[in-house]
Amino acid sequence: MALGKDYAAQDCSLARALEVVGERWTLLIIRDAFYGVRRFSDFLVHLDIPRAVLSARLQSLVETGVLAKDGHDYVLTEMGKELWPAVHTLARWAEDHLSSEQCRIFLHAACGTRIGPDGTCAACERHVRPDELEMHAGPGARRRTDPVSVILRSPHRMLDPIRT
Amino acid sequence: MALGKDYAAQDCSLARALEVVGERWTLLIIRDAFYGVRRFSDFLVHLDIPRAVLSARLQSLVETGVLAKDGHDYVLTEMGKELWPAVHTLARWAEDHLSSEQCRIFLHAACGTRIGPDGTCAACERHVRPDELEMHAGPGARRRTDPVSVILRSPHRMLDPIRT
DNA sequence: ACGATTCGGTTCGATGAATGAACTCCTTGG
DNA sequence: CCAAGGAGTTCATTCATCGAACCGAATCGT
Repeated sequence: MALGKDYAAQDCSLARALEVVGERWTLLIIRDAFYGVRRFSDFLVHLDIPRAVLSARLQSLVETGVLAKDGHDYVLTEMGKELWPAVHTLARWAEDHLSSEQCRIFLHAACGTRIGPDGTCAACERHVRPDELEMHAGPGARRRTDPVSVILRSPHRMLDPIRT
Repeated sequence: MALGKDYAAQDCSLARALEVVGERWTLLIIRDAFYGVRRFSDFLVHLDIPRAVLSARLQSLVETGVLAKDGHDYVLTEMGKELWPAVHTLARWAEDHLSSEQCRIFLHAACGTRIGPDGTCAACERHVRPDELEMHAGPGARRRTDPVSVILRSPHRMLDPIRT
């Protein structure tokens, strides 16, 4: 994966994780899958990624069981969905330390509270699953004009498939 | 970083995070820094990484403020230390889903309880900082023979500098 | 029924990064 | 003064990525 050949020599589960999700583009593909992107051409236009690379990454994610292929749709498996805490934690770190404006805000749909860095809803005092979250565009959302970005700027339940 | 040129076109804090820590080897370097590795040659022997790549990664991590250079030591900054939840969450995901045996176990030093996937100590019912954790070798620890691996197999307080 | 378009890829040449070996510079030790 | 180790840099080879072009199947319009 991401490590030259593979991180075979490493006694570490982190290395194994990186073999699966550590290559260039892979985590962004997974993020998009959480956002509801499912089709090849939607990933393509939203990520602005070379077709050959997208094809290779989707195949390897299906092979490792992070995504499943359902017709022409690529959907997160249970295992894939459990990457949400990792994805969210990393995104939150960047938001808090890289002085980037928020581009997307995640609210617990049931109560409207923004989830914390650790993925808990302060109001409900519990972890919320990604499908309990609603995405809203934040102030830092740039004006990307591709159809997927436009759709994602309106409030949207996470994991709900988008249709262009 | 990890994204060809950069993920400039992405309205996303995750993309920004990946520009800083998304390249090959980078997260493993950071993991080692949490383990107490500080010197160039120790990273080199423990990660089995090309010297040129290690040099480039360390420099860029210093530039972005994840590491600070203190003499010949590379140490995590506050910002770098706050990557611990992200690193741990990802490692836990792999442990839980990639059927890898545990190689390292993290215990809350104060009470001896293993921390959960979300980084909380079940006994103390709170988040624990990395410097409150003690590393122990797990059953999956392979018999790597480099001096750094040997030192890391004995119980060790996280972030405590190792000396070969 | 038929051509045009869209979708979901694959192929391929050019470019850029990763690899590993060799080399340099600096400091420490005897 | 010489030897050795640490911390890099340089460089030629190999490998991955990029982006444009191509291909085949399904759908649409007439």
